[in-house]
Amino acid sequence: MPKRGYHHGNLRQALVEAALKLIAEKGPTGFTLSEAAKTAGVTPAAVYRHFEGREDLIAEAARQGYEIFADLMDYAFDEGRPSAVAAFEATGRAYLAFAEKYPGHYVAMFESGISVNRTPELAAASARARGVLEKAAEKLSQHIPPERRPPAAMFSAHIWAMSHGVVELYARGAPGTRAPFDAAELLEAGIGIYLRGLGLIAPD
Amino acid sequence: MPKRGYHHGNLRQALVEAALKLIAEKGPTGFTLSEAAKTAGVTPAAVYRHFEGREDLIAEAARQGYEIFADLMDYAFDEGRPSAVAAFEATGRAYLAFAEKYPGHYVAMFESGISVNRTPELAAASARARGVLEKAAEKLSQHIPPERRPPAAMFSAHIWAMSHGVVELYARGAPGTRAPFDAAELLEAGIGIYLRGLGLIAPD
DNA sequence: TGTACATCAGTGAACGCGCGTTCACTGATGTAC
DNA sequence: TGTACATCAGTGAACGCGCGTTCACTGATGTAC
Repeated sequence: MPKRGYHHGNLRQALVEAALKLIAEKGPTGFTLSEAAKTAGVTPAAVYRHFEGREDLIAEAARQGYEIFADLMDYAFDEGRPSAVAAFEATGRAYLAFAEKYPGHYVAMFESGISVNRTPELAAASARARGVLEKAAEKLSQHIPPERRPPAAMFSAHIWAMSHGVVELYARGAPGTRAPFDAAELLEAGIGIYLRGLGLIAPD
Repeated sequence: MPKRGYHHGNLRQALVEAALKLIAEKGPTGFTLSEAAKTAGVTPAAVYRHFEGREDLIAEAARQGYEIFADLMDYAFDEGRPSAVAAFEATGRAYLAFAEKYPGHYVAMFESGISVNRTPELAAASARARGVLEKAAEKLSQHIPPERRPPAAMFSAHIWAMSHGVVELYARGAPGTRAPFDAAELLEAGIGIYLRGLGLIAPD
């Protein structure tokens, strides 16, 4: 859908995409509404036809991120096929792949400082994403003997935390470029050790 | 050291502390040099007697953070006493305590976007902190049978990643206030499971 | 102890800038007849 | 098919603001004699 003169066609989505590009390039700080408008080939004032303002635009970018994220995680887990453990590891890899492939979304979701409760739509998308991860953890936890089975929401949180930490500390070239490891290998090894700790992988 | 008229006394450190307070309150985005100057009771121009500019001030705040951080981690690990595992768990708790007690430092260190290589002093402080953590991991790893002992730097990175992830996702009241767990418990349980996966804690 | 003077940490005014936001407007689009 | 008109997505000028930074300055401090 090319620009066609006075009317843009789909300015709303074009603004979201401009915002994502700028957020990925310059961080949430560097992102300005004016520059997003300029990138989309439009006057800053035009933004207000589609969004309430700067924050609202970021919120929509984050919302779309959560939707993609939830879809990818769901697809990667694949109902626990071929095995619960393998599917869970695939989910970890997909997490990292998401962060790398959609850096603008990732930053809008986790580093922009906007509250997940800013709009009902954003809250719903975020809740759905968390639900997908917890469902995967739930399925996995059925392979743990009940008497030492931690709550699924808890180890879902562990994996999410480690994944997020790896992304922030080791998957970004940006600050200091301290990358002694390949992030994907690092996360995969970490999840492996963790699953062994849960008794889901044979100790040897 | 109270203000004494025209000359401040120790403006440099007062500015760092004002910056830390503002960063903790409003995030690295919300921090402005002008407001830090105002908080310290001084004209914005005065800042330039002590720092090259805004970024340089943040870098110094981060540097002080790394120094405190390294000291606390070193102290918590306590050369591996009373046992390597217990000391390592204590280090995890200390990590979280640092993030809670020094939020301005934490944000300046990990969320301000300034490169760890911005100044030699900052790079040195950051390297020292990483060294402390890796030394702890090294000591711990001696209790793992050599044939399945991962590199110490690697599982140091795992623990750091999980700790950082817990801080970012679960220890902040800020965005969305999604705190289904106490962050300290969550991290402690996570580290426990991970150490069990390494064979450092008995599987039952 | 007192005076002259160098040092230096602060002031305050000024700058140019880009920001987010508002407003009255205008030109393009699509629909009713 | 052609015309009138309502709708609405854009413009462009303007705003007030606070920012980071610069500059010539001034007042306090500390030292030499």
